Amino acid sequence: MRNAEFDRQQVLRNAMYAFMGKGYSKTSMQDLTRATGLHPGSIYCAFENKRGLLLAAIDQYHEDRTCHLLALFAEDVPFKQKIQRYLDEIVAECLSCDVSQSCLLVKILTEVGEQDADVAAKVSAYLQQWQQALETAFATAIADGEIPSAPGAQASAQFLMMAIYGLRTYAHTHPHEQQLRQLTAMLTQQLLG
Amino acid sequence: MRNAEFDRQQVLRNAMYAFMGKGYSKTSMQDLTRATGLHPGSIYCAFENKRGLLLAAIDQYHEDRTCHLLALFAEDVPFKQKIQRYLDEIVAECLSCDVSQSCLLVKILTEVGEQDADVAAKVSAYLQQWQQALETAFATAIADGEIPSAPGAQASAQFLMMAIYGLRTYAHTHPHEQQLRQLTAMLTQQLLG
DNA sequence: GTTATTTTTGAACATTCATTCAAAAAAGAA
DNA sequence: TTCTTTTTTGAATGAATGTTCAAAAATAAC
Repeated sequence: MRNAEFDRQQVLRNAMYAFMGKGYSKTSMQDLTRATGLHPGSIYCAFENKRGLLLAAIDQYHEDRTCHLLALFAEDVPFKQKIQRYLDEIVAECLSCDVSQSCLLVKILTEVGEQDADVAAKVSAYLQQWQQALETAFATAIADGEIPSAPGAQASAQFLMMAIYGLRTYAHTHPHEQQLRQLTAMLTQQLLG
Repeated sequence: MRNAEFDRQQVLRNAMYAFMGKGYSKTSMQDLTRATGLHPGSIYCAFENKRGLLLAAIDQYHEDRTCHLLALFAEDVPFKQKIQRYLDEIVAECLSCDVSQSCLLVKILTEVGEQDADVAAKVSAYLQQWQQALETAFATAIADGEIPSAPGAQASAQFLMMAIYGLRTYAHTHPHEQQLRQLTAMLTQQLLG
């Protein structure tokens, strides 16, 4: 027997940054060997192929972001502040100059979603999971009287997801903090009363 | 002298459908020769290279969609109905099974925007042009008293563009008419009072 | 009708790609 | 240590890619 030398999480995080930067097709195996420090044979030994590395990177991305989201909403601050902070973080990401500008799940979904049903299903399920977490948060906020009952937890979570997708795309053409803040302000006004 | 045999608009529309379906990278020259009916040499003679064909297809797409948008907003119906119809069309596109599900400009912007500054600039300018048209329409609607003055023409146009981006992405994970209609209903309620 | 210019054709090109493979290295099991 | 199994290495492979090119065809101008 022999164990792998590399740190799997580290490798997956490097791979996901590579995929976020160039997308799946344009990220070559050469890019991936450079980003991960692994030779082609090691990648194929550990992840089967390039697509397998993508799938594993998606899993890691989802795990990392889910932890972050749950931690944020577990904090002991008013619900409105949680949403506000969440949107602030997204705006900051959109404005950052590194590759984290875009969400890996959405990037992959729009790029290869139509051609690879398995990838699309996995990514869709993960996004739906986040939407469900937001819906639960909205529901408890409504039950606690922190926000008005209209338009409801489900509708609010749906709309928030849609708006986040839109915000990230909008930032591609208008990477200006002022405009993005104006958009999130309109959004919070609608969802938080 | 000799004129080209093919119908340039027809070729560009076929090319843009090909690009919309698979994106830029995954659309091979073989796909393009099949879609356009042109041999490689003809494509290079007329458009210089694959990227040139993309740029020409983007121009054609923008021209087609701009004509459609202006015609819709030139109709003699209340402003609210124009917005409603516009969103209805987008929802219908999102639900259609052919490749027109996605907007070519947004698809290309998110795929190659970070790597090709010229393409990004062209696409961004075209999207901004559409946003400007919407803003003008909102402004006259406010001036005519058709909608309340808040939140203002510029903010409304920005938010609408963002929401359309988001709606198209959201449709990738939830291609269900009911949910999309719920989202557009929340949107029109906010923007049209 | 002849010439000049351009497009069309489709095979050929060089390059890049994801993938494979056999040998070498490493580590757990005996 | 010795054996066995797995990972690592990095060159090799074949397929697919975007692009080029020279000959052929076609049109416009004269």
